[in-house]
Amino acid sequence: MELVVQQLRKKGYWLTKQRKHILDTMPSRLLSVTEAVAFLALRNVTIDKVTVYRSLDFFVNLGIASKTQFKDNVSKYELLREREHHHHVVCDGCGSIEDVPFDEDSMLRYIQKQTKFEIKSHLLEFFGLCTRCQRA
Amino acid sequence: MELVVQQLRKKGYWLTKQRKHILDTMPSRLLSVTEAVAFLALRNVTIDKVTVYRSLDFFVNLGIASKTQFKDNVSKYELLREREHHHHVVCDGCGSIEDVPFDEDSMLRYIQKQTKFEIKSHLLEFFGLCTRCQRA
DNA sequence: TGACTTGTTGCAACTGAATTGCAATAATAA
DNA sequence: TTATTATTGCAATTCAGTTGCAACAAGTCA
Repeated sequence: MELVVQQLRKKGYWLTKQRKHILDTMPSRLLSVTEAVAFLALRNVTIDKVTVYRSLDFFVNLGIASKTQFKDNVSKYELLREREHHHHVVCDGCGSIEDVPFDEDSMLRYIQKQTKFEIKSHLLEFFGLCTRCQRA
Repeated sequence: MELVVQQLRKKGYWLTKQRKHILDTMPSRLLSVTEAVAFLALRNVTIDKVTVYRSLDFFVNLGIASKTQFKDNVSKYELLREREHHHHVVCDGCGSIEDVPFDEDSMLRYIQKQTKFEIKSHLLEFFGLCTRCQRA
């Protein structure tokens, strides 16, 4: 938290009550903005959805949150905290989501060499059936 | 085309004028539905956007088109024709999109083993700067 | 402490992608 | 040609995400 505050101040930004609440209250898992607003509301933290959008995008820019697209065209955000970059498997059956650590360095090097693009980011998500839904 | 018709008939579906127009007219590159409607309109093919949505989703189910999400939460469709499964690099600067052939078998095997999920599909797109935008 | 600057919030209104209901239409089989 | 039914197109709707702007509040400096 201290580090985050330092990062903010250095760039002339503020650690507002709302941003602090989001950092303190949001869980370390993927949440759409709508879900995040509801999650916070259940814990008596009322923050306008616009502010949640702006705060999370702000955190993404600081590098302390990630934003990912899924098949339903809804962005999901995730506070990274001490966790490292990772991807997800989404169950088409029940919607459950699990983390997948995946070493993508060699893949990125390959793509960079193939395309001559300077790769800045990527989208990598998997969809299928979890063990339970495979049996069902 | 013949094969497509056979596939359709076998399942009780029809090759309508609209579906035929889309197959005949749409280019082999990623297009949002809005773009597709405009593209067709320029070629004097007027098809309602709802029908374009339904037709393209229909083609995806038949396996002759693909549907991909990008950072703007807009789905883009692509007729596969004789081309094989592939991914894309999107330039954050100018928006240009290039294909990237990438052998993902080993990656999928790894993910499948790690997660015990039965992987059905995946989302893999790259973002960065194309050679021209790197200089700009 | 109090005034000042300016980044931030919240509300309302808006945009635009995607979906739904339904009556009219058209592709196919008999 | 007729009957069947998949499909189309329109209007209305839903919902994620954005924008404009006045009010507010975090931080700064005297």
